[in-house]
Amino acid sequence: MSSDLAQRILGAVESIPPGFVLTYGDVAELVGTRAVRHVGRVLSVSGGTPANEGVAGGGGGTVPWHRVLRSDGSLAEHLYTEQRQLLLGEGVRFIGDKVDLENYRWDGVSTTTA
DNA sequence: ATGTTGACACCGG
DNA sequence: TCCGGTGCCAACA
Repeated sequence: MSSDLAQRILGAVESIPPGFVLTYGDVAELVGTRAVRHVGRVLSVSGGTPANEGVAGGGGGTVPWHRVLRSDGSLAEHLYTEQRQLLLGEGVRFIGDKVDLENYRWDGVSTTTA
């Protein structure tokens, strides 16, 4: 594999239950790295390219990168519109131009939809 | 091995 | 409060 880091990041993102979101910093910490920058880099390759077959641990299906946002709750410029629609579909409420991290920030343990 | 880049985070003015 | 610069870590050429 290219790097276990990328695999772990994808796995962590995939572990995010629907209706919840995580910040790049949180994902980085979950995987055990401080390369918060690398998180977005991995997602760009796995989510921005359809060539993620067999990369996202499987199986499955495409990494829910739309559940990953910045510490501010805001999203990237290119994804702002995209993520907003996807998150809204998951039931996540938006506060203006940001996500309500206070209520949708995944704990990283409560896999059971609250 | 070195330099540059990157879907970020944090601190200072 | 808003804007800017700096720092961290990993991957790529």
